[in-house]
Amino acid sequence: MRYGNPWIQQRLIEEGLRITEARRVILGILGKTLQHLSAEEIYFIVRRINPSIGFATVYRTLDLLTKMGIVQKFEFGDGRARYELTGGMEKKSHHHHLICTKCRKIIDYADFIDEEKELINKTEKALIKKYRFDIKNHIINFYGLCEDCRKT
Amino acid sequence: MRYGNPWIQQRLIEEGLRITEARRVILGILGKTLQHLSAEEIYFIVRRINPSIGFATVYRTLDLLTKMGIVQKFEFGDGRARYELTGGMEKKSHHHHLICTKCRKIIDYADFIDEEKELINKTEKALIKKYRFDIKNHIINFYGLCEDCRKT
DNA sequence: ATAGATGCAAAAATTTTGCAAGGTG
DNA sequence: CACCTTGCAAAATTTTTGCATCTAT
Repeated sequence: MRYGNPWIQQRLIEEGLRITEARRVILGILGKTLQHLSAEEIYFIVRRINPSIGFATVYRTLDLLTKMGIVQKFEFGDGRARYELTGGMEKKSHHHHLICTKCRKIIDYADFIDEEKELINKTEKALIKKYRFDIKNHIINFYGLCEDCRKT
Repeated sequence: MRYGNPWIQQRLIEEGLRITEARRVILGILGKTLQHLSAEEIYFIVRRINPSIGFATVYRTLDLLTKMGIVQKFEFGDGRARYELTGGMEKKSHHHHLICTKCRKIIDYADFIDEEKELINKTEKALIKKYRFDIKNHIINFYGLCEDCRKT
């Protein structure tokens, strides 16, 4: 009950969902990491904290949180999804990705998004109006070869 | 040998790769469709054209073309990748996506990217300089609820 | 002729699901 | 106490791989 972002707890309660040990642990992990974790990676960390939590619960929790918009699911093309807390309410703020298609290195960048932000907002508004979508978030990924892989 | 984009053939030849029946058929399909096709969907169309082409070849071809930057692989979050020709050299031009997280509807939009383009180019250049990436392409996806799903 | 490409079927890897049992509000 | 959640293991899905054979160049 302690621990955890009150906003997220709020959201769970709103939906009649429960704040369980597994959810607390998983949210704790997502709130602390600076990386994009796969379900498996999250599961390994979960196990260290509470070995009685199962893999299926990790998947179900991530899925639930993703559908609620609390977590964002990324797929960078290696067939394994990664998960991150959506909001910028923790250490890590919103960022975009630079992905090497060869070695699969992923670089997060957030340095140019000041200019990007404005456009994204504008685009988002226009899309909302035109397509009547309720836009929750977005993904911007650039693909190419990283410095090392270019050389080869 | 006939059929097919000469530029793509060129690229294959450059890399010492061969222009095979399977590749011709698959490129033909990708060049004609206006949709994001999954490997399975592509395979079904392939079969109708030439039943002797196997599923594994479809995967291998898509993978090859993706690595060469000829095809772009998308993962919209349903655990099944989609593929599209990268270039705007065919009917369909570059576009971004609007994805409903509930019903999984995908809307392509290309109407606001005039303004977007400039920023994307600018960002791309900055990223290339800063991270020394050789950027080949990008993905921009907006996630949310579509008009129908909002109502519920 | 030779290196690349393919088909088939088996294997891998990731994610989902059914159901009885357990936990939360 | 009712209803949501979970664990476990089995199942479903998607994608990859080995290897003998075939085919472009």
